[in-house]
Amino acid sequence: MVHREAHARRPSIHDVANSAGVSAATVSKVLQGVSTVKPENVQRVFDAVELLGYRIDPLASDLRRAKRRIIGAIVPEFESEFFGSMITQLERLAEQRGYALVAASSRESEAREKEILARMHDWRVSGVVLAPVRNEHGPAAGFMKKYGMTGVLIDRVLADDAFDTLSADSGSASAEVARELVERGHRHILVLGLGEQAATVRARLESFRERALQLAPDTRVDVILSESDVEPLRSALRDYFAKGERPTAVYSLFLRGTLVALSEFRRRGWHCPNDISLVGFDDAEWMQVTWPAIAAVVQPVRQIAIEAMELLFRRIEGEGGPPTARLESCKVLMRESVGSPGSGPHSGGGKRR
Amino acid sequence: MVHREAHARRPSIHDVANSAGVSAATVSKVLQGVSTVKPENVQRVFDAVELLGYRIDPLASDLRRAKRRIIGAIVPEFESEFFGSMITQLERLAEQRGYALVAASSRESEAREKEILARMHDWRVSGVVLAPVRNEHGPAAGFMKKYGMTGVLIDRVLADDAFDTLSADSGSASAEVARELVERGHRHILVLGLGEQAATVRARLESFRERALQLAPDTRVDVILSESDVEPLRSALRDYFAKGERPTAVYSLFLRGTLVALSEFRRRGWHCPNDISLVGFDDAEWMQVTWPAIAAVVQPVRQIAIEAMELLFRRIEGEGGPPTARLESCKVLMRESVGSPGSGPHSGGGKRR
DNA sequence: ATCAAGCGATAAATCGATTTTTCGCTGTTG
DNA sequence: CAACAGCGAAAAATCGATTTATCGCTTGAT
Repeated sequence: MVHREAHARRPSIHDVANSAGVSAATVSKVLQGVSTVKPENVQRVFDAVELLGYRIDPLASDLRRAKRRIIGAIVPEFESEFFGSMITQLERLAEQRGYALVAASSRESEAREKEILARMHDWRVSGVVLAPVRNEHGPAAGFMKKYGMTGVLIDRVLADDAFDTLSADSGSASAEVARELVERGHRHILVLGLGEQAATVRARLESFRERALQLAPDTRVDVILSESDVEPLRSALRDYFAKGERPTAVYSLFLRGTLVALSEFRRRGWHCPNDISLVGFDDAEWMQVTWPAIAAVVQPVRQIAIEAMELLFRRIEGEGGPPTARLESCKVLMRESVGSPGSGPHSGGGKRR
Repeated sequence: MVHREAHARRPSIHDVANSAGVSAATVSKVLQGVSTVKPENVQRVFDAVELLGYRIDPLASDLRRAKRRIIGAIVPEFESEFFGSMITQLERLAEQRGYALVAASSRESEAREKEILARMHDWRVSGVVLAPVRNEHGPAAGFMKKYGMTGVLIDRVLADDAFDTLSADSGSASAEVARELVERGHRHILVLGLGEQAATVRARLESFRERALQLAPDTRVDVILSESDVEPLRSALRDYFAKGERPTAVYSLFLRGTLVALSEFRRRGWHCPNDISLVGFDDAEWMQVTWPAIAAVVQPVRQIAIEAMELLFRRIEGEGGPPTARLESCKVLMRESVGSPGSGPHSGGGKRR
């Protein structure tokens, strides 16, 4: 029986108390840094902790405390770079403040989103960072409101009357994209979007259109919106091109739309930027290594995460005041997928093979 | 004071007991489906639960139980599709069995990996799914062994004497890639890998080389390994090409290496598959929409996740026996980035612009 | 010398469940 | 009719911490 002890029951605070010859209350105080303990006892406690390898059980600890040191995070998916690094950041920030982050994926389902929220409420999390599937008016936000949970809404949101919201300033970014395209001579631009995120998509669209028309009133902006799934978008796009529509540039308002656009270009044998230009909202690592590199709007993930946690902890600590609605600005990276119309006559593609 | 009650203290099991006119113990039994309760009381309890909107506090519940219904998952990063969907799957499977999944990112650091594990041990998780940064012999696995934690090791592992391991059968997949390349006439192939994952990388490399030489003994297989970071790999690759080396195909053993290869091809103006062929280990959504589409080895994420959870829960439920080491087979998708050497003479590139 | 205040520490209550023990009652059995 | 199971439910212990209440002792003021 040499190294059996490691597998045995972990020492509790009472074991430490016994070993140190003090009470459990004293141990608790020492470990929390309360100053009314005699230095001698402090030392004895630390020694006992060291000796036994004691570590606080956060579960038991949180049970008694007023606030549980757990933060929940809910995102529509884990598979994308955007939400992946969002979770990474949030985890880092929560940890920094001594909180555990519990992340969950709503898998793009509002029903599931609400269920997860209910489960987090069961866990009595101190706060939630919610990136809603659709927008700030979904059942999940309603649930949070109803039960007085504290939280912050991010990404697919604009403003809310109950929670702080935070997202990329996709409006300004879209206007900048419009400027870049119009200045390069594009006068017929197709915009791809997802309809279910009504408000945010409308904001991007309106900013884009406004700036485009302001710079060149004769610009034609076509729009294809798919309600929630991406496949309808694909077929709509296919039909659009089949009808003979020939925009000189495409601006996709979301990552998966960019992929759909690329794959439709493939089908028709079109190459960027000679046959058509492409800009996508949301950047990805691979976009800079393909040929051509894909122009994209880079979202300020880090800033959103930092600011979201900052706001959340202020509310957790009881700060009042009306909810704020912040936008963090994006960076627009014009890469090779964008050119000037006419440089490659937009005829039938597929000559290159 | 109309809808104030929602924000108030949540009802506890005692509130339910009072409301139903029974004891807390009875409520607990009813909620767990113990059959020794009179039907009448069962009904009263359910009514009270309904009336008060009671839900069990999992924290308090787990504190008393023998096993806490929490599973930990540790992956090197959240940003990639592979680990993103791995977490999605694991979450789904844990949920299915009534467990909560707590996911954490080691951010490619072994030190952090161990810290996270210690924290999970503090939480007394029932089990851990660990995707180690390096391999099965790191400090994290040592920690798990030392403290008798139950867990499963996945992805960058081959076999272990203490834990079940599970990974993609990258050896067979690599052999298949070798076959595909050699059969297309490639006789000079460069392999890119990460050295720190010693055993798994060696396995892939050896299978590849073996099959290549078996099919065509005159095949030349060059190897560039970078220890742990990706930037050294980039410069090593640059030097390699600068020296005048002209392999007709590149096989990257990991996703980021594929990106590095693509970006170096860009720099030199080389196009796949005319100037050089490329196959990457690990598939990604974008690889099928780019032009050319990138050939890749698809890992069986879903199967790995399912099998990992299956094994883990068997161990949690006390099943003994020696640790198993399973490999799940991959699919190799040959896409346009692979061609035959000579179809585009491998001279200085950049003619296309 | 008496009482109040202050200090440091312990005992006890608490968090919200589960699990074990105890208890009262009914129906059998010797 | 006393003793004994068996049943269903309540009471109490438990999990492992934190927090509150209490206590003994010293010090200072009256």
